[in-house]
Amino acid sequence: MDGSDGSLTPLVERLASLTALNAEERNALLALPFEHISIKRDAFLIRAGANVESCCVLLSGFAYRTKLARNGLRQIVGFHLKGDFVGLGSALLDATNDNLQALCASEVALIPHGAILNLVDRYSGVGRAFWRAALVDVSQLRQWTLILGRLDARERIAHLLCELAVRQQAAGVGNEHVIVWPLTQDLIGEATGLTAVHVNRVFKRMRADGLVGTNGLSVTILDWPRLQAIGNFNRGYLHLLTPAGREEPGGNEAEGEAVNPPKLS
Amino acid sequence: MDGSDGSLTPLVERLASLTALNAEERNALLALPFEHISIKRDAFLIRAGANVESCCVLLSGFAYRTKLARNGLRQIVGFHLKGDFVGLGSALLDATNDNLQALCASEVALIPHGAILNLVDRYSGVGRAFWRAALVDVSQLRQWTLILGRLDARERIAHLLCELAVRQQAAGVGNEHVIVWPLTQDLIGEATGLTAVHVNRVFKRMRADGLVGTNGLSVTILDWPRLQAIGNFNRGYLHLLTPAGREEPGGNEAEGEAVNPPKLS
DNA sequence: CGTATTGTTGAGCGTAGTCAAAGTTAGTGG
DNA sequence: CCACTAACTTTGACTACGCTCAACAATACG
Repeated sequence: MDGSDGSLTPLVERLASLTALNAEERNALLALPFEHISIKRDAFLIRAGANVESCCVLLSGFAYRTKLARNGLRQIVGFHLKGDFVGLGSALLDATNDNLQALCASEVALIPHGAILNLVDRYSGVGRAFWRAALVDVSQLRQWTLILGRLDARERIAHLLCELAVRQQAAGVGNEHVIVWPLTQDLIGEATGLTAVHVNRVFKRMRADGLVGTNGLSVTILDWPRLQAIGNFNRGYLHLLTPAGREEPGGNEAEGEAVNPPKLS
Repeated sequence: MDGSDGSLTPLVERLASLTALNAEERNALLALPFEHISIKRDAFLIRAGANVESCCVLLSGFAYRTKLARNGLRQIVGFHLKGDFVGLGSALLDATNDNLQALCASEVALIPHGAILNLVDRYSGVGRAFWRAALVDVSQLRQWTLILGRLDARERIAHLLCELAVRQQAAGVGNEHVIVWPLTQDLIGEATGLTAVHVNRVFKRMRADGLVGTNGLSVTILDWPRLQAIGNFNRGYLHLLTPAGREEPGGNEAEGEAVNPPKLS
């Protein structure tokens, strides 16, 4: 599915949506050595504390990253989809401090660190793409810090739905209206810092308000403008490129307007 | 103060604590062109939505990064201290989506993007240091996602104090016991997703428990082991290097032990 | 010395958590 | 094709952590 013929094409397409890559760089990426593996739902790709010696690319499917607190509660710190170079950090950082699990049956390519670092040394464009990918991750995580610290349950869930819809569309899997991620309310709770029970209640109200529709695992966004407004969602923080290769306009920061401007010195 | 003679030495020292840099690379960094400016407390270094054309290095002082929610609440998404290359992302990302403000009177060096990108192209070690810096940011932010999503007020504040103490020591400003950051309870609340009132109550209890001491702006950590345990703190996620240049051991993930292991497939 | 900022405390409230049970759906094997 | 089971969703009753509003005390600063 999704053109996952087993090659690294999804990776190249994803990176190309981050930075312009020339033909030489694309070919070098496609020529990377890798091991192709299939993983089942909930299987671990990376475990915290492990010293892995290769990075993984999601060729198809979905994955999520978690951290555990002492109290046993789990927090999802990120979702990944087709083309994501999910273990890139391990090439430069010794220990991984989070777990990576498949959200559903998925296809993964394992690429040795050595091959990646070698590639970076030879093609500065590739190195820049990886750097940029990390910077985009930073931007996304800062946004989640805001969401978890300052938004209430309804707003957090609205934001999550908006983000997933936009990201899946950008990755070419699905459209802006139906979330194709196979998410349970439990997982949504783990991502938004809420309990599954509360997620359920929020969804109930959202359905009643005509914001979304749910049946089984799929969520349909019925009122984009309102959901976006509730979720404080502005896609700027995702730093997606337009097909033309230019970064989309639209600042961020509470709709471009500095509400409650802190005092200047 | 702190050897801030106006040169970029703090930056080089900080980067050297991220990756090994050879003499040539160090000299090239020190030779970067820059504009030296002094900023007053609360002044903005970067405003969200702005397209800046230079990056800033904190030569002395402290800074913090914020994002605003629609409801007017502000969330601190990061703290910076001496040597931090705070605006690095802007070299590759078009728009900044957060604000950067000085926590107290500070000294800053502004370095044009062009000079930085040029340097990266010429010295792959520098490029790798910047990439690694971004990856460390990612790791820190994932940790904060866990903290904000899953820890309660007391735990969050304990974690913040531990992090600040360790980071200031790593940067050579202060020791592990007295937080030198000029933080108000208001700011601590904005960083931990709490209100200043609640922060105050938590501190009251922490003082009563003999965990910390406060007088005025300074916080003294009286019982490191216990504070660390309460805050779920494990410095692994900061990816600090030992003086020898090796990354510190000690995984993470709720003290190395996978509590509540999710089902395997 | 006076004013602004920061810290402290109290009373009451509300959002989200906990615990528990019943209802649905999907998947599996007889 | 149906029975059975496991996973997920839904609902209710009760609890509690942290917020709000408000006043006052203690510092810091000009």
